Amino acid sequence: MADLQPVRGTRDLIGEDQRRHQHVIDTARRIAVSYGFDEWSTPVFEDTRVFSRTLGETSDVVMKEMYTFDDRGGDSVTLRPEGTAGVCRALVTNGLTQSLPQKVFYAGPMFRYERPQKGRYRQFHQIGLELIGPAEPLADAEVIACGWDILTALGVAGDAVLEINTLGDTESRDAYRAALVEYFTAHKAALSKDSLERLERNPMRILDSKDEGDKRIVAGAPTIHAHLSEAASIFYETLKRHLLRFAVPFVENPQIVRGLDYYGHTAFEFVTGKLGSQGTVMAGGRYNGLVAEMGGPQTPAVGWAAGIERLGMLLEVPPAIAAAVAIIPVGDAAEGAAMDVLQSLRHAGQRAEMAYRGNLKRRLERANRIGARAAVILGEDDLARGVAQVKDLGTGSQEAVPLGEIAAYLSGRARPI
RNA sequence: GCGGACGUAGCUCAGCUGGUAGAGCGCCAGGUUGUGGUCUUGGAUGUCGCGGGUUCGAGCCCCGUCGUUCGCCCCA
Repeated sequence: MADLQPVRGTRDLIGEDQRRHQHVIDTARRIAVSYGFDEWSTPVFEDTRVFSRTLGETSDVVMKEMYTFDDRGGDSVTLRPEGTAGVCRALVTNGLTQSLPQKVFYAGPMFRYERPQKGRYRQFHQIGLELIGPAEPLADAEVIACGWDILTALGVAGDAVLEINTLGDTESRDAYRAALVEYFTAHKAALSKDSLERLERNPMRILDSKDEGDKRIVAGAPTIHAHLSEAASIFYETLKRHLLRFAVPFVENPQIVRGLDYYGHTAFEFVTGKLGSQGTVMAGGRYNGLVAEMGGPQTPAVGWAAGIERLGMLLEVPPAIAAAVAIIPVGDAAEGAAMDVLQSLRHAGQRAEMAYRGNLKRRLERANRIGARAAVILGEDDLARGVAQVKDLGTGSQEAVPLGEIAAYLSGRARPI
């Protein structure tokens, strides 16, 4: 066993892992583009204030889970724990608050210092969407529909359920929080120890407690709907109507909550039962207050993020790599011609490989091992006639093909081999 | 930060109440010096995660530690 191991919570993406990862990104990007989203890449580390300004006061735990350090110049920087803050910072610093709406897609690594679990790493990867500018519920519906289409294209939508809720506007939420505190205080004796702490710190979190006793109490808790202002209620009803129109199936889950104050109105999660307790595969909501907290003007926005590792684990069939053509010269004199064929195939867009050494048997074995669909065998007597043997490794049949026609032969037939 | 399970060959794992390591797959070579997949013969490979302890003797028992994993907490 090697002395040097990857740092706890990090891992290498190699072979099938990498292909799953890349397939998730490629699929999401393609569909996001069809919705008009444009890809942004923002730095993986930012001035610590980019995150502390929006997250810092609300929960001190958040600070403990961030990778924060002083750089050589003495500035505090932080590896980004999520994507939205950086996008909002970039929006403001690039003056794009003057050019709304902005429809942003991103993909990349995020960092959180926490205990690794299934599909949950210290360096993990997310894809995400941010639709910044529109205040209309149609924007929420588009963002959700795009997420749904991505899950569908990945083949994981069948396992996932979209759960939606509204957090209302500020007045609605304040009224609701007060009602919750009143209700749970009345049931204080039956609450779990964890939830008693939540009651002090973050009462809405009791709603998604995993404790069985808590769940019974939560079942009788008031929902936000009685406390919604008329505007908030209309917003939510309109969103649901739009989702029906987009044919995105959903269930309402009044227990979905968000910890931070800049969230309001829409909150949603795509949940699967296939990943143990880490069942949320895509989560998002409306955050009308965040851009302002980043120093920009009051700007409505809605978005989601999804863990690439978790989505990759849900892919039923691992993405395949292109089948190769193996070029096999027999004898030193054939090597030059083999190199010509090799490049002609590559330049025609095919995956072509040539082993550097070994006899014919060994090279055919290797061709088999890399999953080659065909082998081009160049012997000296064939070369003298200007041909090579092209062997279909599936059927074993073999045919002499003029050297100049090999690329066309391998790609141009009705049933390419 | 807390709790359970697990660390043995490149991979998946076996290894009895303690007697100084095994299988399958893979890999390498031959049977077959210009024809792969199947078959067959042979071969290489381990600080048994690491450190300490008990013992005549530890892969096995004890303590510690690191890591993995499943949960809890948290979840921006």
